[in-house]
Amino acid sequence: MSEDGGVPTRVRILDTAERMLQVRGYNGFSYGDVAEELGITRAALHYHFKSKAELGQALIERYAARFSAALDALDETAPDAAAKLRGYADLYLDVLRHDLMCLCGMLAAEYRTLPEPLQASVSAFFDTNTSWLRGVLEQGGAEGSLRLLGSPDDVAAMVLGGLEGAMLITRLDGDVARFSAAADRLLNGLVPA
Amino acid sequence: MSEDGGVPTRVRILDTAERMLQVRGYNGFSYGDVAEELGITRAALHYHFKSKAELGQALIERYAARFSAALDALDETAPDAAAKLRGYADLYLDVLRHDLMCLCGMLAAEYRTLPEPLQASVSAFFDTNTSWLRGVLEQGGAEGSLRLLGSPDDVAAMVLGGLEGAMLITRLDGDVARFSAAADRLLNGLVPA
DNA sequence: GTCTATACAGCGATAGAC
DNA sequence: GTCTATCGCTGTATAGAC
Repeated sequence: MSEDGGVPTRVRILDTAERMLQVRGYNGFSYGDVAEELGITRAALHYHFKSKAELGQALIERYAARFSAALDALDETAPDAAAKLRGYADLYLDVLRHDLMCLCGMLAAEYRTLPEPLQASVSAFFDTNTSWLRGVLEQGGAEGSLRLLGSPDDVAAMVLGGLEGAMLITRLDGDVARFSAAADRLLNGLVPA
Repeated sequence: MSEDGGVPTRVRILDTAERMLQVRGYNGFSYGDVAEELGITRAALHYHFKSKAELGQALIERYAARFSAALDALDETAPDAAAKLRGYADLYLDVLRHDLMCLCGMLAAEYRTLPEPLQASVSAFFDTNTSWLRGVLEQGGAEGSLRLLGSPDDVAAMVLGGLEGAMLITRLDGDVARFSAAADRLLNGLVPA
């Protein structure tokens, strides 16, 4: 009686490793940890991902693709730039509600210890986010739903950094309400009085 | 000819390990790394700090003490709450200029993998910072040098998280000017128009 | 205070049977 | 696709000589 619920082993590995990476970091979990939780051996793991770096690469790519899809959805459904920003902050809130750190935020901390390809993928994730934010901020300035008081680049850096950092600190005591309040305060500074 | 410049080995160990911790994280450096850089053996290291956890504890305590002293200095020299906040952001800027992450911000990412005593010390560091910030924000509200638009607790969380997060992301590409601009934008939102 | 030597567990990874 | 077995290396930590 396999307990995989019809889910391919490759996906079960990704799910388990993803959670471990978001909780403990890249240097804080091992093939042994993942294999044990799945009830398979390390050798079986190496069949699906021949190295830990390759597994890490697949994790970033899946995470980034999901995030991109969420940004696309916001572009289609949010009525204005201010609503897009709220939706963006809610993406972070969802992750935090699962008691997890942003996968790429975690990798950002460990950046200097990562294999080069992973470094490039992490950087690309944040470049994508920054570009999207910059576009939203420019749109908000143009349509009047936002008031920037700074260059779109700088404000985008503030929003992205602010959300990642609030996540990082909130995870120490799990006070999600405080994260939510801090994020609101951050974004309220961008809404016309 | 010892190259210690009169600096006790214990301090040289702390200095080297501190830098490695701020660059690579607690799980990203080893006794072997530190010993090699200092030209001593791992066994000698164990004489000064009998376990890695004890070394980590000493690192947090020294870092927290330094930070506290810097906050005391700000309390004595800054003319008003707004100036204290600028000085606070400059503390982060100084760390970033050395291409380092905040030691406790790094440990916050790895929090779930840390020995319990280290977790407690990291939490205490952020509690101290949050308390100080709350005091400054309340002072600023009272004297009129700041306009909060939110509870001191929530604004303190926003400032602390914003600075830690901006640091985390900035370290990917080393764009210190962007950090500085984002921090300015963050604090400018607290200055009366 | 630092060394050599060693213990022992864990790591990522591979070969080859089934 | 998963297993057993094994490799070589690194990790933290300890004992005892100097």
